[in-house]
Amino acid sequence: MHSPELLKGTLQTIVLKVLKDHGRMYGYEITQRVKELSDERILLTEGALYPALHKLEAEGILKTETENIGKRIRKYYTLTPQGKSLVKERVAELTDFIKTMSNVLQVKLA
Amino acid sequence: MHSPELLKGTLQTIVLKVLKDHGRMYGYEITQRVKELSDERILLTEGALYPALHKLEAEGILKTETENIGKRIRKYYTLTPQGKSLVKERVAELTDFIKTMSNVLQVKLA
DNA sequence: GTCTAATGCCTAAGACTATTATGTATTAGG
DNA sequence: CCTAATACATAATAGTCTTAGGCATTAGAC
Repeated sequence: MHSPELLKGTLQTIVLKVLKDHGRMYGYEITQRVKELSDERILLTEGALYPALHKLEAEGILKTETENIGKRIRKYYTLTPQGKSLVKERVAELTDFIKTMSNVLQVKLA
Repeated sequence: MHSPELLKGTLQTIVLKVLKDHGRMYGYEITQRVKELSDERILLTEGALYPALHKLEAEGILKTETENIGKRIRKYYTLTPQGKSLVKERVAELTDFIKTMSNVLQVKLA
């Protein structure tokens, strides 16, 4: 597990990117997918994820559909057109940041 | 300039790494060096840097010497032995984080 | 059959970090 | 002479996430 402070500011971008690649997803599914992609290193906490999803929805970046699976509820999130263009920006920004940090730290990413 | 939230949690590591590579440095010099290394993208603010330096000093990670250059004061910071081992940890941690993020975002770092 | 872990949603209080806004002072250059 | 750069520093505030709750369903182990 990574030092949590490093994650700050990256949550939105991670969520948007995963949604872009997988289309329609629900909250719990996102946490599991990120866990998998990061090899258990990024464990999104619910206290961070759900407020973030709600915020993105309120801003028109995501839209939702609720489904009942048995008696259990699932809330699916999808990128809106506005969301799709935001993903590109955010990913580009974080990519650039990663490259900058790599330079500063003189990291060799084999 | 990068979105400031991304920097959160990386400041200490950046400072420690720069100090490791350059030895004895003062605050203003650190901001300039990081600015240069990051191609103007990381501009450390004084409100973040000085408290961070003071904290690291209080923790025994850095030690200081004050010099007078004319009538102007310079406070030089150097890594303590404890600080040197911390740098390795922190850089390793941030490097690992960068790699993880690269995987999650499927970034190609040429 | 019961108990636990996993699934699935959510909010609120608090911690932590950095930004923004100041304040003080010296020095170089137009 | 005045401005930008150098050089230190602190305080109030904003923003993000962690921690700690709360509620409910379902699958699997014993």
